[in-house]
Amino acid sequence: MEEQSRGVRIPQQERSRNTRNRLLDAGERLFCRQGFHGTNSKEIAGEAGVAIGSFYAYFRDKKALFLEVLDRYTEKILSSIPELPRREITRKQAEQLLADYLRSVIRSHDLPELHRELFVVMRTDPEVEVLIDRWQEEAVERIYRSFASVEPYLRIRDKKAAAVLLHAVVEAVIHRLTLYKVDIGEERLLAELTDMFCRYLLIDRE
Amino acid sequence: MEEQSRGVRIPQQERSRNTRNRLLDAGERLFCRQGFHGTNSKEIAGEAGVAIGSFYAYFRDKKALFLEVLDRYTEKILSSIPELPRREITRKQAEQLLADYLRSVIRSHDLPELHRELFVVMRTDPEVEVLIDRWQEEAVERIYRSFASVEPYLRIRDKKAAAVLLHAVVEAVIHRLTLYKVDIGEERLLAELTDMFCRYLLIDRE
Amino acid sequence: MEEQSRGVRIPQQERSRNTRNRLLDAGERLFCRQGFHGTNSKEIAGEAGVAIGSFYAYFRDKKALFLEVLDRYTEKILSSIPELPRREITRKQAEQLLADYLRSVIRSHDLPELHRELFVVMRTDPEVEVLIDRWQEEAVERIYRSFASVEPYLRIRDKKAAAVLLHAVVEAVIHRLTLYKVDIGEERLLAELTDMFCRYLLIDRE
Amino acid sequence: MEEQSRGVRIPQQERSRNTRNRLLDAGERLFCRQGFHGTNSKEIAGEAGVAIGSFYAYFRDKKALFLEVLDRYTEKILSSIPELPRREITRKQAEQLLADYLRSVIRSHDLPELHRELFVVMRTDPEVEVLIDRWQEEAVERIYRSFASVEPYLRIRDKKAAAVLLHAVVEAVIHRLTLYKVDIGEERLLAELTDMFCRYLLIDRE
DNA sequence: CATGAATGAGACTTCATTCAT
DNA sequence: TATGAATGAAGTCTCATTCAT
Repeated sequence: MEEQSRGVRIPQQERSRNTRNRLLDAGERLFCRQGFHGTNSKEIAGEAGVAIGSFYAYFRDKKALFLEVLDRYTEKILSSIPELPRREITRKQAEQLLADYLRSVIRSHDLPELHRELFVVMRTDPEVEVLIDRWQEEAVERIYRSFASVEPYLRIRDKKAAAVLLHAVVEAVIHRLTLYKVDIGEERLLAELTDMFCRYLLIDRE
Repeated sequence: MEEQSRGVRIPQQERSRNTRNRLLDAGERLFCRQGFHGTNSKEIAGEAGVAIGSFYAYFRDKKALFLEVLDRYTEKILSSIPELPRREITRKQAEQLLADYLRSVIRSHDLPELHRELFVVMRTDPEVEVLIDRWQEEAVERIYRSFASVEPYLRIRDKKAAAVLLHAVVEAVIHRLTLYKVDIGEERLLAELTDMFCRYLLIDRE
Repeated sequence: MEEQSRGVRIPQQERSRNTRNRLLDAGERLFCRQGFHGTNSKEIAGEAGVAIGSFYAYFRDKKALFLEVLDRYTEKILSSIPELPRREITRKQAEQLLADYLRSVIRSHDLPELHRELFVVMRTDPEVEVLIDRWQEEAVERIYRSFASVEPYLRIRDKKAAAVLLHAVVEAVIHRLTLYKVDIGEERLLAELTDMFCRYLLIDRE
Repeated sequence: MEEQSRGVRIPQQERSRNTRNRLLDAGERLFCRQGFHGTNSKEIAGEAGVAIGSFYAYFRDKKALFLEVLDRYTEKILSSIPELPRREITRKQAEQLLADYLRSVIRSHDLPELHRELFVVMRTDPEVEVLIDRWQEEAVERIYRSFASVEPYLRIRDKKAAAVLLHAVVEAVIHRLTLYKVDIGEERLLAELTDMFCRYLLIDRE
């Protein structure tokens, strides 16, 4: 009964939770299409099919919604990174594992515009920075852990630096594939990427 | 680039050209510090030490100034990419060439915040997109041409895709080194990057 | 005072009457703390421990509640003004009567912030104005009637004007004592006030 | 040349100073008519005949303008309180002096609605409070100093408390005369007030 | 050429009130 | 009766841009 009269609504009914999610979805959609700065709160409310008042009932301001969209997104991306198996494999299999892995990670970034908005455009904002840095660390950590699966064939020494590098490169390729008009097809780029990583990470002979 | 229409002034005198450049410098500085959306035209004028009226005497609008800053920047970056020598070299020298090359390119990106603002934040804008895509092509083209210097030792097949990939990766590493709080030092990351590129691009044995 | 129109609920049950009073109390409390304009209806409902819907079940709008709080308050103030005795008294007693009277009236204004909100802030509103003017007349009338008790010692001619003046002065002193940071203590100010009134109202010698 | 791009405009041209004053006048007028809370910034700009942008060029927000109106007003009121002569006078003259004094002070409050808005309605605001308290002290101090002129005939002991009392009373009478529908004419009330003050302040016999 | 005052569209946000459950 | 989600008018404020001097 006691509601924060000057605060953000804490959903108590099913309807409420729905509206909240519709707003998040609408925000995500519009941030993709028009960017954060090109989208205003009224538009988001409109896209969600609710009145502007409802927007501010659920989110302190546009940035608060943004942060939640960012949070949802990082959650989704992280959960889509496959955990690699630990069982014994051949060198050939290691290569295949790597290829599959890359393909799967890249496929999970289905909203590159969102990626740009969430991870780059708002980087200047301190609150956003915290979230992103936390996510970066987690992502790098996962890559680092993944090395265990191909341990016997690993040629690199500085595994930590390699993890950071790989993460950066994967993101870069994703950007390239999606944000820029690259005349190179996805397959060709992915093939080169896989080749590069194999050569870099794995020893030559079995 | 030089606006002809709507009474935008075409600088004729020395003083005038100075004001124009001061505005460009001011814009660049503020875009770095506060981002494009966080900077208003009055601030730019103020930073340049001129009245707001002068701003609009030299630039049609804020975006026009932005485009020129972008243009200046791409010009500078491109010109900093060294043209590699064509003379005969050993495999060892090829490796060193690559290492030097990477280092030099990365060093030339001295304003990562600017890079982000110029290349990412405004990506949604069609005019900006055209400029960036043109620059991308040029940069990739240069990388492609650079392959000639190490031709004898090249192991890659799809040189076009490789050029795109390399360009993406270099940019990614630059971002990583500068925009994110990476606990890995620059040297370690650069070492890995060089290693990766050598393994990827060059054949093993002499 | 009891609204009949527009489906405003006329409390019939005990529980209902309670909710109504809780809302009035909550409104009074919050008007004191934050002023009328600084308090919103949701806060009032929250402070009363009911949902906003209930607020509008009992009061047509925020002002309706305000008017009732005002009404309750004037009722309380008026009833706290003592009716003076009519029996014969000495000059000395008259003086004492006056002193007691003043003290009692001033003590009854225990919520100066409320006083300000109710009587001053909303003065521009015509409905409020009517209520206040009615109350003013009543208060002045009571003071006028009180003169009867000290009639034999009265030196003033224009008793009507005197009543208005006294009422104004008492209110002013109350404000001073409570709303402003006055370095003079209550006792000193009250002593002077009593002295002033005695000299003004009563003849000198017995 | 260096203008606070994110600040308040500091008038440098004559035109500018004019606009600023027009806004202050407009604010004063509207606060009188409709009260602070009943007036919005657009209205003030409209009344001043300028665009809303100009309003915010000169004043951080509505309250900033309010504070300046308050400041102007207190300045005006204070300067209208006459400094009493120090030369020797008769008891009769002292009485006359007091009467004139009161009349003059009361006449200077030509905008009672403004008085209410400035001094009472916004009392809750800390910044306003500071200004008002400072003014109160100054006003009381002036009254205190004025006692010197009638020193030989003064009967009061606690001159400090008397000054506070007198100030409160004068303000109260002003309010009464102007804000409330009092059926008593100004002259009658003023006559009683003068009588009260004479009896209270001055000794009886010459 | 330079200045800076003025403009006003439009973004952000609050809150009194209604209404479906 | 009670609840609290939803509404949208209206207010606050910013800033890109124009224009008179």
